[in-house]
Amino acid sequence: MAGDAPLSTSFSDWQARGFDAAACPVRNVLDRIGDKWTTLVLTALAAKPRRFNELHRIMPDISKRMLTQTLRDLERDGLATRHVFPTKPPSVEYRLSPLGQSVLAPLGALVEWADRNYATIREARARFDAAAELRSGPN
Amino acid sequence: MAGDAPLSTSFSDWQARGFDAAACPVRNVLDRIGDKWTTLVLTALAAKPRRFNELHRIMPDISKRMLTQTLRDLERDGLATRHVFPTKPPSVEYRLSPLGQSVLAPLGALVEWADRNYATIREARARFDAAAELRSGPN
DNA sequence: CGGGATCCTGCAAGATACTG
DNA sequence: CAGTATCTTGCAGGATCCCG
Repeated sequence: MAGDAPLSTSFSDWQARGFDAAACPVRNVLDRIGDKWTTLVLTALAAKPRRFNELHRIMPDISKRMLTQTLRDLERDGLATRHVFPTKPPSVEYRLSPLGQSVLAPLGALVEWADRNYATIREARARFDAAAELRSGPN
Repeated sequence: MAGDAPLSTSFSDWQARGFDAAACPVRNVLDRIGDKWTTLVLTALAAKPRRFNELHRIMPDISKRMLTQTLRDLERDGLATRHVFPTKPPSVEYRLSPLGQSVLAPLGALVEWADRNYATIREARARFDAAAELRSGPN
């Protein structure tokens, strides 16, 4: 598999240069991806631009506060843009920037991996938990 | 760009079937990737198997507690395996399972994206913050 | 060496209420 | 409609000590 070569080599590169986790680009960006909602919002915006409440309706289990914050972060990072239409009442549309669109491919690959291997992972978890229960509380 | 088609279509698929965030495979898996340390540990194990304190030495800013927990989670999900050698004192080696190795490619793609676009993102942030400061506190 | 057990703290994030 | 403001809490995660 060719995919892992870049990862391991880049790791030894970072190591060699003295690794600073706080300034690490990868951490910095992956922290966002790992955000509870970022990936979901990105995905929702992938299809087409959407308005605030439209997003909220699509993802009912995110609070307005968190949706606002997630969108702000995306805007701040230049992944999404915000367009206000001064209608009555006001409507605000969010859309992916070119940069935002460019992350869809790698992100999509990861999502696809997650989808394909979820069953396997669930089985692994079940086995692990069963084994752990035997060890600690075989009542 | 062909990469975003899968993402947006899979999103509408989820939508159509009634979307449950708690059971969402993607969330479930990406939560792990988003963990503070998971990606880093995965990357460290990509090159070769490593022992506990070896990992700790490589990543000094992770506490033993968190390293243990991260490794346990990886083991639980079937991404890594744990091998105990009953020497004196004991030594424990962690290595990626085939499943763990299979995530390196998509994860690597994302890491590469992060690396390539980090400068752009930093600039976007700086611009956004400067603009925000003008709006709120132009003293 | 490779952890487990415990204590403690800050901040992420939900709930609720208000506004232009 | 599209947010902000404030309060409150859970729990991730660091520090510390102990153990086989």
